[in-house]
Amino acid sequence: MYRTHNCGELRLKNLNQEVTLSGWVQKSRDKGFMLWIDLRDRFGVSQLIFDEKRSSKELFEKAKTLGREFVIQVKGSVIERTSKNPNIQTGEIEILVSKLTILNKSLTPPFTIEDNTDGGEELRMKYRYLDIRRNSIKEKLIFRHKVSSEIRNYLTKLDFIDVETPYLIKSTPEGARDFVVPSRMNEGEFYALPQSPQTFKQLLMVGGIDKYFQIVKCFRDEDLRADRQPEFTQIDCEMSFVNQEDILNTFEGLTKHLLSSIKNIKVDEFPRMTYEEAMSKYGCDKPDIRFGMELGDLNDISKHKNFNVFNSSELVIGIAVPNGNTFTRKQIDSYTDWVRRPQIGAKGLVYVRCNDDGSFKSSVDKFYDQKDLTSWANKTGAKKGDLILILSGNTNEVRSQMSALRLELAENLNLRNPNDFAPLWVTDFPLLEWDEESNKFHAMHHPFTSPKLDQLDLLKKNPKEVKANAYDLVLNGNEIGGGSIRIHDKNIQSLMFKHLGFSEDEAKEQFGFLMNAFEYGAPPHGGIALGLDRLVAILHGEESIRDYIAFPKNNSGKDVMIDAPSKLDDLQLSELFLKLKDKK
RNA sequence: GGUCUGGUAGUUCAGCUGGUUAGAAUACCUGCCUGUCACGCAGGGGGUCGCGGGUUCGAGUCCCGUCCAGACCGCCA
Repeated sequence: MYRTHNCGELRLKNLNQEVTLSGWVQKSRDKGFMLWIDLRDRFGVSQLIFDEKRSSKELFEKAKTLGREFVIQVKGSVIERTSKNPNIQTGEIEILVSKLTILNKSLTPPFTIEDNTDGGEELRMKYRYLDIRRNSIKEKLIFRHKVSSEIRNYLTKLDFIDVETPYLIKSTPEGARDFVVPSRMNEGEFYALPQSPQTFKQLLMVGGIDKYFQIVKCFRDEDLRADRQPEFTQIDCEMSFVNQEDILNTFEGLTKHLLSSIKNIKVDEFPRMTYEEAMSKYGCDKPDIRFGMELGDLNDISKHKNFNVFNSSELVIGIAVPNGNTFTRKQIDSYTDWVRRPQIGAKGLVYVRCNDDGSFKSSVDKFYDQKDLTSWANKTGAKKGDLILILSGNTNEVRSQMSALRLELAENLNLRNPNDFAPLWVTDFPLLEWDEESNKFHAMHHPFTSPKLDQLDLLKKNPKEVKANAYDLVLNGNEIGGGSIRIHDKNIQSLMFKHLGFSEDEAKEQFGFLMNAFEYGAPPHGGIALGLDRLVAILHGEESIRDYIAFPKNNSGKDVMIDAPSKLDDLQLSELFLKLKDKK
C-alpha cells in the first residue's frame, strides 16, 4: 500500500496515528540539526520532520539527500507542531518519519514548481507535466472538470442523451479550413476532421434521438489566438420539435445553473438584442454590457458645418467616457495614437471635454459651437465631467474601431470586472454575408441555418436583407455559444445552397446524404454549440483558454512538448500515396 | 499573409549615446546554523549574449538577413 492518507487531509484529530504518505518533495529546509520536507500531492502539502535526536542517523542522512521533485513514500506518526503555520490547512501537524523510501529520483526541474513560477510560457509548455503539478494549473483543470460534469448532469436530467459522432469525416469547402487525414486504404482520398458535428447531429434528429448533446473536440485549421486553439471543445446540442424560444430557454437555464452552482451567482432573465441593435449600439455582435458607453450616432447633428472630415464620412459616432475630462492632453493623444495603429486603422480621434460648468471644449471648436457640442453630449449621454470621443468613416470600419476603443477604455478604467457576469442573447443575425474575395454570398452562421420563414420571398429579391433564425450567447464581451433553427425541408435547403453558389451537382456531391435524409421525415429541429474552453476560462475570470487545456498548442499550432507536427518518413508517405513538393 | 514586442547564467531579467574581466535575483553545489515554513549566514560553480553576415581600431549594444517565441490584424461558416 502506497499510502493511508493523502497530503492534504491530516489534522490535529489524527494526532499520534501511524500514517503512510506518498508524494513529491516540494521543498527541503535543512537546519542542520533538523530537516523539514514539504511533501506535496494533488490534495495538499504535509510537513515531514527528521531530526538528530528522534531520527536514526541512517534515516537522517538519507533525508539530506532528497532533492526537489523526488517521489517518496514515508511512514511515520502524526505529531503536533511546536511552531504552527496558520497559512496551510495541515499547518498544525507534521509527520515524524520513521521510514523513508525513495520511489523515484528527479532531475532539478527547469523552473520552480510554485504558484508564482519563474518559468516562461515556452518552457512551461515544453515541460507541461511539471507545470500541471503547480496549484494554479491543477486548480484550473479541476475547475474545468466541475463545469463539464455540471453540464452533463444538467442536460442528462433534461433527457438529453450523449451520442458520439465520428472524427474521420468528409471535407467541405464552407467555413474554416479543414484538418485533413490521408486514407491509406483509398488512394488519393482524404478524411477531414470535423469543425463541428453539425450534419451528424441533424441526422440524429432525423433518427429520432430528439435531444442530443456531446462534449466534443472540434478542429479548425486557422491561425491561433490566446482564446483560440486548433482543437477545442464544444458542448454540442440539438433538439427536435423546438422553436427558437425553446432553445433559448433551455440554454439560458443551463447557463444560469452553471453561474449559480459554480459561481454562486444569480442572474435575472438574459437581455436580448438583435444583431442590428448590437451593431449600432456597441459596434460589434458580442457586446460587453457590464458597462455603458453606448455608441451615439452623430450623423444628423455633425454634418451641417464646414468640417469636411465628418461631412465626407458615411458615419460619425461618439461615446461618452465617464469622468473622462480628467484625462490629460497627453492621455487623449495616446488614445489618438492607439486608434491610428494599423490594427485599428482610424485616421484620427475628435474629443469634446464636458466641463463642470456646463461648457464644452473640443478639438473641433473652429467648426462647431457650444450648441452643436451640447447636442452631441445629449446624443452620447455625456454628463458634466465626461469626455466625448468621436470617430468617423465607413460604417462597418468605424463601428469596429469604436467598439475596440470602447473596450480599451473600459479595460483601462477597470470597468471590466471579471467577477461580474453579464450574459445576453444576440438574435436575428443576417442569413448571408457578401464575401468580397470570392465574390459570393456565404452563410453567416452555417449553410443549414433556417431563414426567417416569412422572408423566403426576400431571399430571391434581396438576399442581404434576409434574417436567420440564428442566435449567439454572449458573456462579458465573448461569444460563448451560437446556434440556429435548422432547415428541415429539402427544397429550402436546395434554395440555400443555390444562394451560396453551389451548383445542383456540387450540393448533391457534398451534402446529398443530408438532402436524402430530409426526404424521410426530418422533424423541425435546432440547436446550439457552446465553447467549453472559453466558457470555463471566463467563469474562472480569465480570457486566455490555454491553461484550461491540459496540453495546449502554442501560437504556431505546435505542441512543443511532443514536437508536433513533425515530418513523416518516406515509407509512411508512400503508404499514403503522398509526395512532398520540393522546397524552392 | 501583415504589424508590433522580445531572444543575455538552469530560470526570470538588467546591461544608457558602441569602450577594461557581461551583472542582479532566484535555482544548483559545499559548509555553518536548536522549530523552519519565501528559513538565515558564508562560500562556490555556472555565459557560443538565438544564428549568419556587415559597419568599426573595437559590437550584447548599430545595420542587413534569418530562425524562434508572444500580442494583435487578416482569417476563425
